[in-house]
Amino acid sequence: MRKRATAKQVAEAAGVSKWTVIRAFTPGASITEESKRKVLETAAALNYTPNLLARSLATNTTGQVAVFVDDFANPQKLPFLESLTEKLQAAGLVVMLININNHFDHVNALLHADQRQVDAIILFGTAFRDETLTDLQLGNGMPPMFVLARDSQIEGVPAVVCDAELALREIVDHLHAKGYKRPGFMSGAAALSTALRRRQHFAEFWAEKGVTDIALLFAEKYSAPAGAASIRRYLSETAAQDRVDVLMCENDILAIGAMDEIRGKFGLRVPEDIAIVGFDNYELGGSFAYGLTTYEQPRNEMVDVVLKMIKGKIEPETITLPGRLIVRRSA
Amino acid sequence: MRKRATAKQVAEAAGVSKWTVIRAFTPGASITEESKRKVLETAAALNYTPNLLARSLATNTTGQVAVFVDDFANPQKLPFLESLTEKLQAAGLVVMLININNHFDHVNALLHADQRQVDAIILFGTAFRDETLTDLQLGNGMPPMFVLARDSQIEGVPAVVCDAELALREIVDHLHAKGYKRPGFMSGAAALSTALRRRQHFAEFWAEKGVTDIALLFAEKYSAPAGAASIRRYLSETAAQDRVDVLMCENDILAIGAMDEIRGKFGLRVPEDIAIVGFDNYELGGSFAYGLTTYEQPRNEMVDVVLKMIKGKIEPETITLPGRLIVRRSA
DNA sequence: AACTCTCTTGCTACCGGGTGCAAAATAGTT
DNA sequence: AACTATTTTGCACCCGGTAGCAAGAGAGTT
Repeated sequence: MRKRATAKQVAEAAGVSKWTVIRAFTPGASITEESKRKVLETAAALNYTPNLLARSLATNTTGQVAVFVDDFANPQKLPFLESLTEKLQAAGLVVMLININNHFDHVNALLHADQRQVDAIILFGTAFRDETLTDLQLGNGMPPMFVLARDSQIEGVPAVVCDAELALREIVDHLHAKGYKRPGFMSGAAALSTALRRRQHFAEFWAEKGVTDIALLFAEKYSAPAGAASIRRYLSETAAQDRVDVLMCENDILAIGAMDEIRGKFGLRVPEDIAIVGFDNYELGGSFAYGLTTYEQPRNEMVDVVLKMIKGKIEPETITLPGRLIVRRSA
Repeated sequence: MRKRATAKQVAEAAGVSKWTVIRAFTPGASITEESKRKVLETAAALNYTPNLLARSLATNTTGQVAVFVDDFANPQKLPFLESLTEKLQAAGLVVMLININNHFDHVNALLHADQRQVDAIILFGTAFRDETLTDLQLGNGMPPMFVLARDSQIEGVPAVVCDAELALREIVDHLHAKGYKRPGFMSGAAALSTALRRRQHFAEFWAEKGVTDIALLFAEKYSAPAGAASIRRYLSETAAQDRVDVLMCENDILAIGAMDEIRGKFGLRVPEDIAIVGFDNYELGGSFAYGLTTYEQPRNEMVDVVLKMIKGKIEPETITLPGRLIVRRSA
């Protein structure tokens, strides 16, 4: 194994005690300019730098935040991860990225993060089952947890989410104003509360406009092929005059898959034959090829809020933040 | 701060010494079935689980691997991160994701990772400057480093990359066989060695076919708008009869940006007017809207190799692995 | 010069485990 | 029963820091 210089070695070389060395590296500690300079010089010569592991053990805070992700297929994760790493790092925290896809047992992942003494756990997944958490006797020594970008029904586990009610209201208002009359909704994994909520609000606001008949489509997972398969099923089973004139997809990936299928395989036009709306404002949806109307989650603001909760600057409680409707050609 | 049970507490409760408790949690340690059972029972009752931080401090290995990423705009990163987290976790390692975009000083990030005693550092970025590393007196206590998915010229820092020579040979062979005669190449950030290499091989293999005149386009960064801007400049400056008939873009993002611009703004056809080739096989490039011919890096194999090097199962040395040409409609 | 008061410095104890050795307990042998 | 070999267990010390207190060193006052 590698060997680094320790405070003790620097102390001997500089002719002081190891505590003086440590004080030289502790901002605001009581130490003379003279000895501080001396210590820092010998430290630089010996290539010494404090061992954060030892510090963590002594202070009982690691500065590490575990971020759980289970769905790497959604490109939306990447800008979120960028924002998370950037903001957490700026606050002196570091991200431990934990993959909890099916190969990995969720409970074990949680216990593992706990064993590593992380300061907080961010559940940034869409398919994390609530029961997994309730099984774990939360509060009993587990680090504080936060759910990012999805709902949480769990007592003591606050969520930071985009305001689904506002989002769907804006979307439905827009579609209604555009004159669409036969809406449909494509879900990705209906069991999830976040997914359900979007669909419910969609139905609710259309009902306010007097439209109660909403076609429901289901994709097996959040992927373009799944979206394509779902719309393929729908189009082949539904006569042209009975089809929706606008389809809202639960996220952009589904929307893109659906759009490809509609135009490529069925030769229909978007938005003339079927208009499409997505969710998430995934970067490529804005390209010329798609021009997807979508809704953008307030990523940076959401991460800011989670960070403040972790840092204890605001009370941990579920918070919804307003996003932004992005109108393009597809609807 | 939270309180967890410690080995000492479990020892008292079970009526043994703390070392016996530790042995119960150490596979292969010398301990009777009887006392092991007794310890594990009381441990379960007290909700005890070993503190990995303390263990790391004592054993001088953390099981943490820092992964440096600087460009979150490239969706290609996500499947790589998935593969990395999955395979490293399966090997008992955990990923510390470190964002080294411009807000963050690279040297500091390295020192920080070092201070956290990570077992290895994976540079999974495209714009990491070699000088940053050479400045750091490598080997002098720094954790072993590996460069993933780009070249490394640094002594002692091996790279695991997709075989660029083979890739470009396959691509050029394919394009030549298809009858293209006036090739062009769009670079993203020409200063990088990986980027240069792709361009050089592209030129080299065309030269073997007797084509020495390669149009060179430059995009300011690896993004769709940058690719679009680059091709826009080229098309508006170049008369129709002088234009390339096939354009190879350094990665799929540039290719998609270029394709959008060619079709959307200039009304030209792909591949009839200009054929397009990308690199990386970014998922959406395969959609109906793009049908991008591209080249796929052997992600899983690359990660496997890095993992083996980290684990010391194979000698750390630069390794190139063959990828796979993916032919679609765009070329 | 004696005496405070304040700033530095060193020390003990501790964070929660791991290592290697010696003592204790058990098993095996004659 | 005495003795040896082997397994278990306990112990001192270590990993590299931090916390808080007490002793030491200066500076200021009378």
